Amino acid sequence: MPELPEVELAARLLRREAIGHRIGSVDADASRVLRPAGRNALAPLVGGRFRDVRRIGKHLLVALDSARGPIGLHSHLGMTGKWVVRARGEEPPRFSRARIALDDGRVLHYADQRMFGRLEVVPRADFSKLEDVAALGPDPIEQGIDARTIHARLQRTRRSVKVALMDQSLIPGVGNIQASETLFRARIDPRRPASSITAAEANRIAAGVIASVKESLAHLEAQAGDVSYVEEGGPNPFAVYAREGERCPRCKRAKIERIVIDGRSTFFCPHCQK
DNA sequence: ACCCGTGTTCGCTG
DNA sequence: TCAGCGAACACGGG
Repeated sequence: MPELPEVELAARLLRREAIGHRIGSVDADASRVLRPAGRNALAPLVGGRFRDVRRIGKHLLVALDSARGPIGLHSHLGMTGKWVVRARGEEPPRFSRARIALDDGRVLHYADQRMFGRLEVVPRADFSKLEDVAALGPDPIEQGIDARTIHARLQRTRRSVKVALMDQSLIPGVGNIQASETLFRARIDPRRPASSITAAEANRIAAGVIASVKESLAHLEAQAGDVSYVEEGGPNPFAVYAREGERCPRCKRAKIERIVIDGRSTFFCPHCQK
């Protein structure tokens, strides 16, 4: 599920359900998501109390206090990761890979079908020293986007603007869906060399990311209020993503096309996006 | 059986 | 030394 909007919802879920609670026990499969590898990877968390949950791009940084001092949990959801809360004794979700039991009996499950995600226990003070966190650009929602920086960075690469946009050191949290959505809003052809993007277009990209991410967030929030929608994804909430062959919602003339860029599906309107 | 998948990382190349 | 590229990772779902 996860690009920035889904990870933001995961962050809110962890804040709402876990902050203030103490960890009674942990349990993990011998899953490749665990760092360091091994089913005891989460053991240092036992006895810790949830203090804070931060999100940077697609990364979750959970801070806990324990008798042995501060400790942290770094979580990345990969392609199919989810945090799920279950009541005591309730059936675990499908693909549950690790479990964190809270002091009131509820269980936080980390479920991940494809296991491209990651769970890593770290010294709490070390979040900023984690290499893959340190490499991230400023979060577009928490810190905002500086269009001039974006423009300067895009100038220096020969990759397509769509691929450049997914670079997490530029605008963390933008993935394959948000990249297509952003470039549709910005009216830019995703195949354009990043170096051809003008300052005015960089402004449209910056605005496009914010608008696209916020709209996706609003959709998810609306969904979360309606329990019946949570499990099964309702109608496609996107402007162009996965809408190949449909009429463009802006010009209402051309049909949305699907092409492959850098091995990933990319959707755009050939009439609106130049 | 075959293709596709909201992500990252590795190894190779020039 | 490094940007760029394709493959790999794992496991379904359609």
